[in-house]
Amino acid sequence: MPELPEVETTRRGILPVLTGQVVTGCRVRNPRLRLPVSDLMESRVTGRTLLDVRRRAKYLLLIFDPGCIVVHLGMSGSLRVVPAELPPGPHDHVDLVFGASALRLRDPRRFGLMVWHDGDPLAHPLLRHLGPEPLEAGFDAGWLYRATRATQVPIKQALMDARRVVGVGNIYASESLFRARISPLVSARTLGRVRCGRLAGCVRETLQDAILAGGSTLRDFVGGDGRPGYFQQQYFVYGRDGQSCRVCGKTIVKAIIAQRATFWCPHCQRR
DNA sequence: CCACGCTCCTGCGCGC
DNA sequence: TGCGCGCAGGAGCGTG
Repeated sequence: MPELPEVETTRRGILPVLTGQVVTGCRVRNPRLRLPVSDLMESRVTGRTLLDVRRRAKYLLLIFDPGCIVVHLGMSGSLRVVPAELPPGPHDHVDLVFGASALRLRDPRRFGLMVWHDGDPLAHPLLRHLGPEPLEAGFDAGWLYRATRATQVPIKQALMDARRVVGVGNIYASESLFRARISPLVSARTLGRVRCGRLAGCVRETLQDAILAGGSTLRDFVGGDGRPGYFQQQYFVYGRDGQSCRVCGKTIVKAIIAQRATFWCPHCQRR
């Protein structure tokens, strides 16, 4: 599942290749995504010039003149630039055609979406109520401290709530808490400003490192430039229950928090 | 407002 | 070796 680093890597793959190109057509083979791809997509987008590729949370925003396409890759989606005539695979649901190239949306599980939106993408109902970006200045000790005063939930769950900060998925929630040496079980509101600041910094570092690594390895993720998989990122805790902590050697444990698999080192991470 | 559980879907890995 | 079950995951949405 693409987490934020994979989405950002996709953005960086697509941006230099397709910006300034004109859409010559749109092929929708299967509109049945999380939100249906509109019948009107082709007529809206054809003839328009792609001006920019932006990202908000895990949404990719294809900016036109005016209007935009909002894309979410869900858990199994990928966007690749391919030759327009390359035969589609079974889960290649949409092609946005730019002359001899196509931006191809593949999504086996169809949890993703691709919708046309007139006007400002940030005004779209899916984006309007999102919290701060983890890699931008608004996400800091003060914000995280204030955003966690009125909740009862464990910090791991709070980190994954897009009203507090966007783009922290299940893998990087566990990884960020390990770096911050905070137990995922801690009630969010018991964290003081100092630990909030440390955690905000560790979220930023964790995501930034993953972006630098080109996104963590996904079984079915391929970057926007079509180059296949990335090297396996070394996780500190995610998926490592029963194995020894890379820092202290003690055993990594797993528990389900808010229906999500959660991994941590009980020795390194304190309550 | 808040918290929780459900839901969409497919591929994979494990146990028998 | 084959089958089928359960899990994984993002995030919106309905309910209490």
